[in-house]
Amino acid sequence: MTRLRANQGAGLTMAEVAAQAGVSRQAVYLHFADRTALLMALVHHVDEARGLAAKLSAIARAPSARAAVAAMVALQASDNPGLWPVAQIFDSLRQSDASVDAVWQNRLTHWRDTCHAVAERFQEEGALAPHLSLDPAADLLSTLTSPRLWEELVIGRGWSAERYRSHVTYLAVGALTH
Amino acid sequence: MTRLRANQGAGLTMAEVAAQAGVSRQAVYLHFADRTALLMALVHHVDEARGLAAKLSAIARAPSARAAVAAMVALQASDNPGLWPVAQIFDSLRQSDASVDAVWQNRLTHWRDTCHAVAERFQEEGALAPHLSLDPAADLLSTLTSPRLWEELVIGRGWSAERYRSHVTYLAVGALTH
DNA sequence: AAGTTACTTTACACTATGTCAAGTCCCAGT
DNA sequence: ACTGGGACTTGACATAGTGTAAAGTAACTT
Repeated sequence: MTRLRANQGAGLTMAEVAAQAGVSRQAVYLHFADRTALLMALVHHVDEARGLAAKLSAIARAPSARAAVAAMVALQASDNPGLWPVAQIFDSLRQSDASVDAVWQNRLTHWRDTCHAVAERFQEEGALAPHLSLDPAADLLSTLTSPRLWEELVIGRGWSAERYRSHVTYLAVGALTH
Repeated sequence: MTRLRANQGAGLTMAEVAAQAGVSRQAVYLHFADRTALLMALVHHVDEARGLAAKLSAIARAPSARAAVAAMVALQASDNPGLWPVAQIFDSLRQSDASVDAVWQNRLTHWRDTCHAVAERFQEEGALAPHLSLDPAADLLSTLTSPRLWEELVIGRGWSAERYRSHVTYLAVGALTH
């Protein structure tokens, strides 16, 4: 199978995908049951290509809770520029396609679990803000480190990766510790 | 013209809109040039119906910067449940329709201006965090009070309006002052 | 009575998704 | 060398949604 390239993210049609892959429109349906299956395969592929699993385990092995947050934000800052076009398509398809939504939710859940583990480390270090319990802390952390917040600041407001990294790290650490 | 009702937000088709309005599909095109125009009118209508302008001026008249932030977060908490279905449609159409995007950007800009004014009040009160200048502060505030962040916590994580209100107010004030 | 307005029904063109069927090309196994 | 299967092709078709066009109707206005 020929390698796929993500287009600008807007109107990704099956015909376009086929053309980009240098193949007939029908050939695409020989590999993927439908558009949804294609998108799911794309996300899976992108994750593998970026070694997401390794990066997540690096977060788990960070020397401190603060360092873990810094690593999480840094991961967003480095990966989102390439991931964002795909995420765009997903986020819009999610509403009309239950299986896309399922994949999306699965990814979110995974990220939230990582956040929960980090919140636990704050608690173990006695640094968790007194007004926060674990679940709300994990929710806040996952929201502050979400691709959407990255998008709003970097794409929407033109922040540099470095400005995003430093401000959001500071913000997230502050949110969990004060 | 018969009153429109927003549907579940997913596949809002012109035929559905017409049916809900008790009118033929073609009649819709007598009032709105196309789907985009209909959506833009819908947003405008919803804004008016909710008295958005009045609420924004109330934020401007808040007794302190902190109170203004509290009012902004409270506005999100109270209005978003009704606004969200419309926002959903907009957010997904934005990618494929430049004029929807224009309306969307316009709204964002307006909100950002409000945030900028609040950031200035923090500065006047001498409460703005030393590492923040006005623009980044306004960007952070607008991001933390965005419908998306509300959605992630309230819709995505099941937070109550009250939990959202108190945590996010605390978070936003903290982000701007420490 | 005549015209305007707000619709109606019917029909069409266009685009995208997904299905179906028949045929081509090439490569591997026997 | 023959045969079968895999990967692809072209072409046709059904379906759903958007948007345009045309002709007709019913009610309200002047």
